[in-house]
Amino acid sequence: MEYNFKEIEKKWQNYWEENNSYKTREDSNNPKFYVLDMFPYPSGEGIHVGHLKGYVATDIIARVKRAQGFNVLYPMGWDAFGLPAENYAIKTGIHPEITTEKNIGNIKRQMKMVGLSYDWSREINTTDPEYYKWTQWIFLKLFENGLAYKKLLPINWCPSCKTGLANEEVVDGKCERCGTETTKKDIEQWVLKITDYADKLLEGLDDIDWPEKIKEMQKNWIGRSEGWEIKFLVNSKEVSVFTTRIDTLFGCTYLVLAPEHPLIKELDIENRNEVLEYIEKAKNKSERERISEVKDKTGVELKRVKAVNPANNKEIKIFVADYVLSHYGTGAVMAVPAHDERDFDFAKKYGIEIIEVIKGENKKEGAAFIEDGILFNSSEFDNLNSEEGREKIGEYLKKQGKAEKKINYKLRDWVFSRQRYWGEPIPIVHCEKCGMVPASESELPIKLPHIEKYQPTGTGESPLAAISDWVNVKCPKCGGPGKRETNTMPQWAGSCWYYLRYLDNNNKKEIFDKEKEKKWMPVDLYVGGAEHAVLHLLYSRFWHKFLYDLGIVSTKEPFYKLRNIGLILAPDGQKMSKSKGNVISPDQIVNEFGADTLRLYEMFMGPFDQAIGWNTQGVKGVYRFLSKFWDLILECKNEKSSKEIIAEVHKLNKKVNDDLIKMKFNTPVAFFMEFLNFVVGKKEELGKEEIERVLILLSPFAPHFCEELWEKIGHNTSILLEKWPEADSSLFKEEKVFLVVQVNGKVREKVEVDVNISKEEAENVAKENERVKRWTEGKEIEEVFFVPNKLINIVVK
RNA sequence: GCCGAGGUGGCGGAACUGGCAGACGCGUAUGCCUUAGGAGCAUAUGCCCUUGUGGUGUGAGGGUUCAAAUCCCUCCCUCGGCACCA
Repeated sequence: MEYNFKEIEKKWQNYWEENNSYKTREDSNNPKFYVLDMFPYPSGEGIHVGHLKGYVATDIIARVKRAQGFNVLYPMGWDAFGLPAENYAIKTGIHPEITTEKNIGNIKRQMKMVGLSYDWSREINTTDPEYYKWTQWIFLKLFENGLAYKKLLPINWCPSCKTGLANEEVVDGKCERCGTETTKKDIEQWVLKITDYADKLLEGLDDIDWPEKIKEMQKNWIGRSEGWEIKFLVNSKEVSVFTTRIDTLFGCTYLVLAPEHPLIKELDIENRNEVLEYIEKAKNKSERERISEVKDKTGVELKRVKAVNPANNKEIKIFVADYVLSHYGTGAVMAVPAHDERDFDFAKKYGIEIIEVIKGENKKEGAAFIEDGILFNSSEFDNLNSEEGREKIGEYLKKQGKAEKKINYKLRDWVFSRQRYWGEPIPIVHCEKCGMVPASESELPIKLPHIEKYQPTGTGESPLAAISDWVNVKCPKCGGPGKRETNTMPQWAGSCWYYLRYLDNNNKKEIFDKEKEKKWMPVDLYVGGAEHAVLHLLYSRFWHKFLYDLGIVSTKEPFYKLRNIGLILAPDGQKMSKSKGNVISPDQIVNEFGADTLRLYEMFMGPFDQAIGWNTQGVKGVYRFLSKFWDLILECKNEKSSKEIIAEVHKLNKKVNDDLIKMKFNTPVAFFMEFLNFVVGKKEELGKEEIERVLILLSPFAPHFCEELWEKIGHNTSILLEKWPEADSSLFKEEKVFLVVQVNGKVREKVEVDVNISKEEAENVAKENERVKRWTEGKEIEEVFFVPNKLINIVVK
């Protein structure tokens, strides 16, 4: 009988659906396991084989865990707010709700087509008012707790998407979504105080099992640095600077202010016009220009004004230069050209004095010495090392009220409002009398109104601002005239907490039931792409920690173990993209080879977390394996297997189990292939018990295939009900082993010997071996090394 | 520049704690089968040569060791991330 995957796959997909085979049980007392995929954006193109790689892996884990007796939560949903649906609506006039629904239908079909075992009764959709009601609810909590505030500030603005962006969404000075160069724009924005959680976000990283790479990226993004804030006197006014190198203070020969520094306006500068001109020029530079000019530093001296170095009361020059960032530290720095590369470049260019105050071993001429070392030219602090110097100089200035210890972060607060339509409305009413009034909980959800014109205005207002009967409302507090907030939340809002709603997705009264949260959290395994390292993965940790502080969730971290999916590249080695026309669709592969082949191939390609190019020839190899295996099973008529086969099956069992624990999926597939080759090579049949064991082991990888064979060998219940097998290692204890015989470290022979043979015995066997003798004859044996059951190395002179 | 991951046949990749490098798959070659083959089956397949009881081989060079893809040092390259953060 031929392996007719089309028929089989349809049959079992229907069976699973009819029998609710993948529904999570809430009444079970078995230990829980929560395995989660990063939920997709329902794009019009559906999912490609790259997305599936992660889903298939989690599906395998979910299936194995179920068979091992865990109560598994394995849900799926839709991260459906965002620009593509809105842009599509602008082009076609079709409402995002409609396209979203259609796209969800298509992707859901694809997911079912490959046999993913999601519990669809827990499906969520971030654009569903019943869902975003709770997104808004969390926003209100943030607002109540002072973590959401509105502020006028220069933000990143994408002229193409016509919306403001968060720092995390600007990559290389370009909009993360569309690649357009971003500009700065002063708009009143909603901002979330993620900076309040900087330390908690850092500390939490120690407790979770995440790839080192992602942890590092988050650490760097948060960018904590300890140092001192020092006050410099500038004509009777004070300027604070932040430094991590207070030990170099005696080498500070000038001060630099960022172009935006407020003090500049207050000073009596001789060359005022020149300075203002420079500031104007700096302001007009785009993000990209600033980045590209890193090497060539520019600035203007503020003439007639001087600062005083608090360490030695020397007068020093002051400059304005755009290499100092206004948004970090105090927007002003003490420049120590001898010990800072940037200051060195600048000082060289403008002929400023360079005073060395630190000496060390790796010092090079014509460059700044930036390492720690021993202080000199630093009066009473001479001969201290840098670390001591920092402490002593810091304390010395602190006593005079001129310095204070300070911690700075690179992390900025999260710009949270977008001037677009297709997002969650921010549940705030602006009232002339009462100011910003939050919606009351009973008003939620504040529904997104249906509109005809989706076009962004570009003025910094959302298209919602034009819907007057939606905008104009009564103030919830005083009943007077109020206006709704018309900005919407960013794409990331809904995904910040979706993993919590799966726990209780139909709850109409609360965000979720507390008991359910306690039962299921944290997520035990979270799988998705690394591109979200400082976006979703940081934002959701922030919200989670906030909810933890409110006592709403019981764990400090949402995702205990995280693993990244390596990209699947196109056959040409490039990233798959619609514009390049190199996208491989799962529909195509399933149609030609079947879902089980596709699943197996995606796992077999290579290490899970590595980027690998697609190769349709390789798919055929996996298909051949399934076909041969199919034939083999159906040909077997014997009740019992030989001892050898039994041993091989248990070995396979052990290897598969060992590697699955390590999240290795490519090697188990190879083991199944090796096993098949072994059996075929032996020209022996498999007994029933061994067939069953192998089918159960293979079933998470190729579920339809195994269900069908399970039935064909005489079962009338699903293979899903079978318990996951553990290997019995006593069954594959070898009596004989091949011992590698080396002479001077080179393999010269392999001899079959009894297991656990002693060194002496092995030595005798080896020495008497004809082939070995040819290499040892007439030579003096110096030493013999013996690794039990593996190797013997005879060292001769 | 800094941080992270990596470099093994023609290709994707295996290799536990240092102990037979190249599992498994693709591709290729030869043969069989076939009206036919982009199907199936069998065999071979790291490289080199004088085809042997041979040499050599895991980015390059050095080191430790009886033994190194694996450990140490120096360097090169690729990918990903960050990037004037004082």
